[in-house]
Amino acid sequence: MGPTASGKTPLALALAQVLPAEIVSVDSAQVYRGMDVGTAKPSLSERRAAPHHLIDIIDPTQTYSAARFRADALRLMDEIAARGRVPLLVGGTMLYFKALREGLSELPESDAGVRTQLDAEATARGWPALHAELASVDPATATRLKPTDTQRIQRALEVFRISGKPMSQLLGQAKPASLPFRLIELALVPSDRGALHRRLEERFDAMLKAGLVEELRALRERYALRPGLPSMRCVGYRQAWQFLEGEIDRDELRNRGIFATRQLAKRQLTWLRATPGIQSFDCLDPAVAAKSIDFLRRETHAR
RNA sequence: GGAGGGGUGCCCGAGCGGUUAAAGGGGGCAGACUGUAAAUCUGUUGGCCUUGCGCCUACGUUGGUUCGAAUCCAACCUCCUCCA
Repeated sequence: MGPTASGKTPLALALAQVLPAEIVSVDSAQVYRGMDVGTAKPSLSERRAAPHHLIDIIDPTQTYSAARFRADALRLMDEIAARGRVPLLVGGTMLYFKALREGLSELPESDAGVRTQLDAEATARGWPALHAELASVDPATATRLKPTDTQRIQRALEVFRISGKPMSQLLGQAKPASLPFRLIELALVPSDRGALHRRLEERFDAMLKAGLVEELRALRERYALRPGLPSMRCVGYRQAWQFLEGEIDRDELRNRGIFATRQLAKRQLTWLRATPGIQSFDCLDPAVAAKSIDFLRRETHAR
């Protein structure tokens, strides 16, 4: 685990050199086919160096979820283990790690039709009205959510409309069986935030140079994309979309892309700090790979 | 050379005699997070501390008017627009 630009990909490849590992990507953006430059997807040659899973599995018009990730990851981990190999989960989508580690309650999956309906109602009546509606059917969740937290209000109403039950009730029920694997959790965390910021900046410049905008332009020709799609709200793509729409210039694209990347890294670090039981290593330490390998060797022999 | 308009906190930008450490936005920092999560939302953001309706520093610079100035006046520095 680690924030964006902390060096997860090179470390994973180094680990795969010394462990019989197959890599399972834990990344909500690398699932999209064709979104290569902006997601810093491992290159084809890197992917040949070790088996990679859960990369390029859906089109940018489609949606993925924490629940689908959990199901996909569990299936892959079983398959990899059956081959006598070690599943190496690598990524920065901390909610996915949490879903894997702790499981998810039995909630209805999202429904595009219901969401479209709720969006229309929100446009007509405003989100505060929908928050009030939620308060009448699920007061506990409405209290927990601010009237401004539109996305979670939408989800809570969606759950109620599909299941007829308040989300708070469903969340209160026991989660399904725990994980049939022992997790060894290792995080890459920068000892110097400023250094990570400089790295992010350089990497975003490199992405622009590598054709992020051109990649998006081509994707827009190939698929019926809309700015509200989860894929188009990914860091970099959202800003490149604004650039292609003429809303911002190249300079502003660069600024906003870097800001969004820093903010992403910050949220990832907040997750890591809030999660107990994770062994952290300084991603700026030149010896981070050797230290990580040592740690994993010790842990895997410890039981 | 002449006419006019600006210089505000890390950045942009409002304020135009007191209730202003200064609206709002950006950025930063901190936090939350159960099928959108690279999403979404919240708090905070001059310094100091005996954490108080506390002290200090602050609205280009210097001086002045005033009980009181980011706000009025003068000079200076500087940026921009227009005329020549």
